[in-house]
Amino acid sequence: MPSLKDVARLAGVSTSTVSRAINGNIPVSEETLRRVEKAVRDINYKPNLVARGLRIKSTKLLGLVVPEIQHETFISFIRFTEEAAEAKGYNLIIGSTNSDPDREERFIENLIRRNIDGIIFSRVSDKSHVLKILDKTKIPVVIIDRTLEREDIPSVVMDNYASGKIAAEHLLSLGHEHFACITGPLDIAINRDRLAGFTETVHKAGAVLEDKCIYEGNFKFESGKKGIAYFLDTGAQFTALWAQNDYMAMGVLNYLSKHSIPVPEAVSVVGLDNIQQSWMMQPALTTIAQPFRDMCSHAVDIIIDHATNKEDKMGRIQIMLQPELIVRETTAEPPEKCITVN
Amino acid sequence: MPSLKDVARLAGVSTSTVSRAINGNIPVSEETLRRVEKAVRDINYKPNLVARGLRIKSTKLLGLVVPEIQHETFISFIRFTEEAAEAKGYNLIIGSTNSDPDREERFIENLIRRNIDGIIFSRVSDKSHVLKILDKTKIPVVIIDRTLEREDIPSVVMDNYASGKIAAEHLLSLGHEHFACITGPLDIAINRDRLAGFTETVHKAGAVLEDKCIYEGNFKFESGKKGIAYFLDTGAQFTALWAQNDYMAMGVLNYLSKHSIPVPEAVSVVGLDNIQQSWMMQPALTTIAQPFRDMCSHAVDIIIDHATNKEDKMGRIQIMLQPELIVRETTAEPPEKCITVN
DNA sequence: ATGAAAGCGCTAACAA
DNA sequence: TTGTTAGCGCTTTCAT
Repeated sequence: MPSLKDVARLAGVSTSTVSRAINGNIPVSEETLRRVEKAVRDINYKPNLVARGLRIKSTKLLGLVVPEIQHETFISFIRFTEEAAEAKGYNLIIGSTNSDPDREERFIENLIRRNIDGIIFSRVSDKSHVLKILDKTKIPVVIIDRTLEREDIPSVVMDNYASGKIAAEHLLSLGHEHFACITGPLDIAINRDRLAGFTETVHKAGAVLEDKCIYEGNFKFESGKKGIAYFLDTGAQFTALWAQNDYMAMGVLNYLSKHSIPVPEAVSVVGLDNIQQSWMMQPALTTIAQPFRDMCSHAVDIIIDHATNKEDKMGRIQIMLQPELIVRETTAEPPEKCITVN
Repeated sequence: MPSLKDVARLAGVSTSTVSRAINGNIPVSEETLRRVEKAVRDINYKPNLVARGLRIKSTKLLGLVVPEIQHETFISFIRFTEEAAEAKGYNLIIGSTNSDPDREERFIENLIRRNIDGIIFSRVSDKSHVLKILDKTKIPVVIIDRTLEREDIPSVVMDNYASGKIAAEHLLSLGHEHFACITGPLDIAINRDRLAGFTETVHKAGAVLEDKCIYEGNFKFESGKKGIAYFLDTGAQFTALWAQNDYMAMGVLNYLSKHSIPVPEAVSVVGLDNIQQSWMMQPALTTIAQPFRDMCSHAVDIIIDHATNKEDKMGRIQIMLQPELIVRETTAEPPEKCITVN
């Protein structure tokens, strides 16, 4: 691998001049610039990022922390963050914590030891060490898909209230009057926001969403099955159901299919996330797409801006993006009467 | 961030002694060792990996090249490679090439400039730059899920022939006699191996797999739909079908469901990969699981061994792991007569 | 505009 | 066993 020195020798200038010519921030004469550029081309020189990283403490490396990898939401985060990072000339180190705070801590420690330029957290848990990290080091941090109480931590989220509103509006517009909802964990603010958007819209329209028609799930497939089973067992009355993510919606559809309850003829089902399965299944799932691509590129921008501007205080950064309804085959006009199992 | 120097000062020894004490390869007296360890603990010192990386040219960083991220196979690679790497104290930089050789080249170039310890390629295309890289630099390389003509490149793959054999044997054991197969791209050796394992096993059993019952797909959902549509349109006769990946199998099931052809009553369907969707759908897909976790951990081991041993020649490394049949609901005894559409 | 020299934080050769 | 010194490849004063 050729080094700066090699270029300097070839161009007949000092290494500092080469450095200046390459980085282009400090003026260099026309003549030398050309000579350096030629030398660079001749030996195909590429600056070593480790050496540069050591010297200027910026490695063009971003860390992405996800709680797990085999989950479409986080896959999207990985994908779009990598995409955005690469477009800005950054590489991405990913770490899956498996929701284990110790693993998370080890990973973050590694990132710090690598002079990482910034860390993106996705949907951190409350047990996370983000705050500590942020306070101890000056590494820029941003959180996607979750808001934290502490307002000095930048975050970018979907407008979760709006997602509930959109789901409700779509179902209302089809004529539904009796609703049910399977939520994510309600200790997390964004899920309460989703539910609030849903219930308030339903109620404002004079429709009904009884308390026993709300089931708190955990975002997993099984939990969707359990939710719908619970509703049917307790004789809950509804014709339209919103599951706060697609995995749970799939669980609902799976259960209904097994019990020969036709969708959307007997019940309409709406999901959230727009995962791959949602359009591969039969019938294809009506759902709400999260603006993941935008969320990730905003997150990357926030980190890079912060790292570039070296602003210690960046004020409150809280970006909120809009979801989008995707109508497919699991929603239709309500049936004459609510479903029942017998 | 505390540095070696700080530790040295606190412990009252030189930086080189601290370095030795920490790395533990060169003997240090009991007394100093304790003093250093105490100092390290006191100021919570962690070696800076960038500096070390510059010095010893080993960064404890691995690169993983995937053609795309939103695909369960590659998600598995990312997941399990990250898992294996983290267990060995390595971090992972991932790069998605989107099957674009230029993007791939840029990514690899970055990795080289980062003194990366090794690169893992997953299912490289023939247009890939792997070979060039391997020849120009001495960076250890390994390929998962694909073999290359050049035998000096280590690879780890599933026994693809066996996967075809297993699929056939399972269906034969249920009593099927008329087979069909939707393959992946046949310019890729592993897919030909899969097909060979399938056809040879079928033929050896005296059962039939006509040429017109073989459809060359591209591993995508849509291609599964096209394949089954082609079979039905051309009046192909079969009661059992193997799709060489689960996405295509899902396409098949989707099409059959739309045309009210019951699975497994009318046709048995087997997939390959054991993706998440395969058990979330209704009926759940009988499929063959690839040993992805083992493949990835072997790949990581190969890289690390190579990097550690500094062996230039490692002989021919070609690891082959066994697939595993997972019986679920899409396979059963054959119907009286072959399916037809009307 | 350019060069000399120092230094980022670490390890390794050489002396002692 | 330990300290001194040099250097990995780069950037950045500080002179000129």
